[in-house]
Amino acid sequence: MLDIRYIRDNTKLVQENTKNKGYDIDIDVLIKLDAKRRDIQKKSDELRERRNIISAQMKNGKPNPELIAEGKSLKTELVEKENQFKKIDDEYSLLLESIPNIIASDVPLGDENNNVEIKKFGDQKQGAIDHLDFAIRRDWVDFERGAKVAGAKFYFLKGDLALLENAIYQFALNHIVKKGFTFMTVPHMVSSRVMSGAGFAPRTSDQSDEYAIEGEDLSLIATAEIPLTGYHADEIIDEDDLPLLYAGYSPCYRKEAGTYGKFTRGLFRVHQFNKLEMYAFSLPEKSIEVHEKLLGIEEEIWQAIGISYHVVNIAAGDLGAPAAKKYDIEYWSPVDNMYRELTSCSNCTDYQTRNLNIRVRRKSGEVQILHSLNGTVVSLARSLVAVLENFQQKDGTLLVPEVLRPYLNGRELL
RNA sequence: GGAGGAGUGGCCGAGUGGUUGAAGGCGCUGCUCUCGAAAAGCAGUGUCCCGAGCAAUCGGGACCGCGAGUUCAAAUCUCGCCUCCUCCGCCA
Repeated sequence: MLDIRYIRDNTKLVQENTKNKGYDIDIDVLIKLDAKRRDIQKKSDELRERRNIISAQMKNGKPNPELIAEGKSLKTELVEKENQFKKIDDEYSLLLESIPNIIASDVPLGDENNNVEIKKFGDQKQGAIDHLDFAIRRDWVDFERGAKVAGAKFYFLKGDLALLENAIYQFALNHIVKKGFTFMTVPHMVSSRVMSGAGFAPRTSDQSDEYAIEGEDLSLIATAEIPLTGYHADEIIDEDDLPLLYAGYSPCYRKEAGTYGKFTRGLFRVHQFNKLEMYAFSLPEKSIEVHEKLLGIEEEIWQAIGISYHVVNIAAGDLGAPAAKKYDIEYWSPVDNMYRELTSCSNCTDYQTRNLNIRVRRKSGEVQILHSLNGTVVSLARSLVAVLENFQQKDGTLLVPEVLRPYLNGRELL
């Protein structure tokens, strides 16, 4: 969430930003709730002050009937104020939490059509067989039995393709560990507090992309970003310990409801896939720098594997609520003759960290909210699509990218 | 899953209804002493909210796992929940 004080001081800007991000929220409603909430809080505090005075007067002496009577009436008034406060506060919190993060100054406005290409790498290959047809021919993937076992958009990877996935993972993991990231495995379910704190819709609301566990305050994670965001909840971290660089590996579970249509074929959009994710906690003034670093690492991976891509600066209307700025790497698809999303990295500034109360103690002693960032190292199902499309051979074999061979017993062809 | 015990500040730990935001210790910071260090001594050392102030800061409120309740008054009593520890059961 945003800082209410910031919203009070920059109401117009926040209203405009909210609109730019595609949200229909009236900030004035929040401002009015805020004023009302503070007014009630002030009155409650005054009642408590009086209560404390009375209580202090009765500490030594014998009980005083008049003071006890006043205390009783104060109690009634206070209960009433507290009920009023609770009601307003619930409404206020809900609204405050729904306001999206402020976009960075260099984020293009508009929807996904306004994403700006900022870099390009590699030659755009032409002509290739659809990854699913190619893989099915080799008996490398089985969606039919996936559906039998779990339903549509579940799958089994088989044989060499499953081994290739593992090779990409191992290569990426080695790379990220060399970069100084601490590798972690993470809980695959999180509480609703962490889920919504990370900026994901909690529980089973219709819009939610997450699977909730019946009868428990738990949801399956859609990315390791979610548990990693919660990792330091309610902690104050020493300035000297920042940045904290983590890499989490996990399956990602997504309902993907309502996303049928383009690019849903095969492994590109599925209910479950494995992903290695970077996560960083940074000093506020360093997060822009860290963001560039995360992007750089993602580029190194795809350059090393040898996949043509471009980097886009995602437009405001296409950003998630927690992101201030997001870069996507889109690989070149010789099947669709266009760029398709492969990885993504976001600077969430202090949006997630304020939700989960993650702070830094500066050398000066000052305590402030720190910044969080996340980025894909490799999203495995999609990585397989990219490799299948770009490294397929005319004879139906698959050339193994050189950097992956050490993880496949040196094999050059699959 | 069952039985028992416990959850207090950065850490250890006192505290069973009112002068406790919280003793004492450790740690940390500053100062004194010293050529310097150690030791010793002195002082300081939580977070959040509201309000005032340019600011240092000041006034009020909240917080002793979380949430309810009893009471004029709750860290302290009652209930529910969560977590941890021990024992039993089960088990990769």
